[in-house]
Amino acid sequence: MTVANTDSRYQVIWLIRRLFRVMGSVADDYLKEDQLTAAHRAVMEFLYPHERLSVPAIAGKYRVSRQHVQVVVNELRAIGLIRALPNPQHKRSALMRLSELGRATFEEIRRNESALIDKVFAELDTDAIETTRHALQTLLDRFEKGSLS
Amino acid sequence: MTVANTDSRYQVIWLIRRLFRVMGSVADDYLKEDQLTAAHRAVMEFLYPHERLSVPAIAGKYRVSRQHVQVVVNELRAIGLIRALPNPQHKRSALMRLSELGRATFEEIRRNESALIDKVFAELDTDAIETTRHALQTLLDRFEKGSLS
DNA sequence: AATAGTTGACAATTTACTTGTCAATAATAA
DNA sequence: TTATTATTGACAAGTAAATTGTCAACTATT
Repeated sequence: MTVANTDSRYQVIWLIRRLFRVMGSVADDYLKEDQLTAAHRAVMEFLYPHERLSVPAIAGKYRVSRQHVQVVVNELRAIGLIRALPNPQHKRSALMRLSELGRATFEEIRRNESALIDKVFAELDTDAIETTRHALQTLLDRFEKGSLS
Repeated sequence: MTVANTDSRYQVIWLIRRLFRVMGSVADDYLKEDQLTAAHRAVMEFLYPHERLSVPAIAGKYRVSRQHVQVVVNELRAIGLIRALPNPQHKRSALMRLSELGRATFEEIRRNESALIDKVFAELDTDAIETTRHALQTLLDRFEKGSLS
C-alpha cells in the first residue's frame, strides 16, 4: 500500500482548508462595507460577550502577536467601535470593550452572517450540525494541545 | 432578540477558522523539511490522482490567480517534482503531472500527515467523522455555488 | 484575414501578519 | 526599600502568500 487512501478523516482536513478560503472571500465582502478586516471582526468577536480584555489578553486568546492586536485595537478605537476602560490590575494596560456603536456594528455583521448561514446550512439537520460542531471542537482541542506541547 | 445566539452552526464556522489557523502552523513545520509551502502542497494534491492539468486549469480548481499558480508550478518543475507534457489541445499551455520524485515526495508528506491525523482524530468514531465530512462537503458546495452566482 | 481571447513571464502592490527594539511602567526578589 | 526582571504600548522593518497589471506570443473565433 502506498499511502492511506483518501479516507474521511483526510478529507475533513482538506475540506477545512477549502472552506476557510471560500469563506474568507465571502466574508470579506460584507466586512468591506464597514471598512473592516477579518482581524477587526475577530477582536470584536472576543469582546462581544461583554468581555473586558487587555490587548495582551486578546492576543493570547487569538493566538496572534501582541503587536498586531495592538494595531487592530488602536484602529477600532480610532473609529469608535471600542472604548478603553481603566484597568484596576494594571495602570498602563487598559481594558477594552465594545462601544454601543461597536456592539451595533458587530450585531449587523452577525445578521449578515446569519442570513448566509441560513442558506449554506439549509440542507443539514440539527443532529448532523451538532455532531460536526463537536467533532471540530475535539479536533481543535487536540491540535492546540498536541502542537504546543 | 438582538442577534442569533451562538448556535452550533455559527460555532461550526468559527471552528473552521480556528482550525485552519492552527493546522497551518502545524502543517508548515513538516513541509519545511522539504522546502515546500502550502501552495506547493496544494498543487501536488490536485495532480496526485494522476491528473494532467494545465496551469490555468489548476488555478480554476484551486481558486487562486493563474499567475500565482504559474509561479508555484515553475518552482515545482525547477526542483523536479512536476513534469510538463505536451498538450494536444493547446500548444503553448503544457499539461502538468507529478514526476516519480513528486509522487514519492507527496506520499511522504501524506505519511507525515497521517501520523498527525491518527493523533487528532483518535477520540472520534467513524460515524461522527463521516457525518462531519458530509456536512463540510455540503457547506463547501453551498458556499461555492452561492458565492459565485 | 482580422479581431478577440488565452497563456507565460515579469513586476509591482497588497494583506495580514511576525520580529525586533525601545522607553515607560509594573511585578518580584533581595 | 531598592535592584532586577518582566510586561506593555509604540514604532519600524521584514516576510509569506497572494493579487493585480502589463506585455508579447500564441490560439481561437468570426
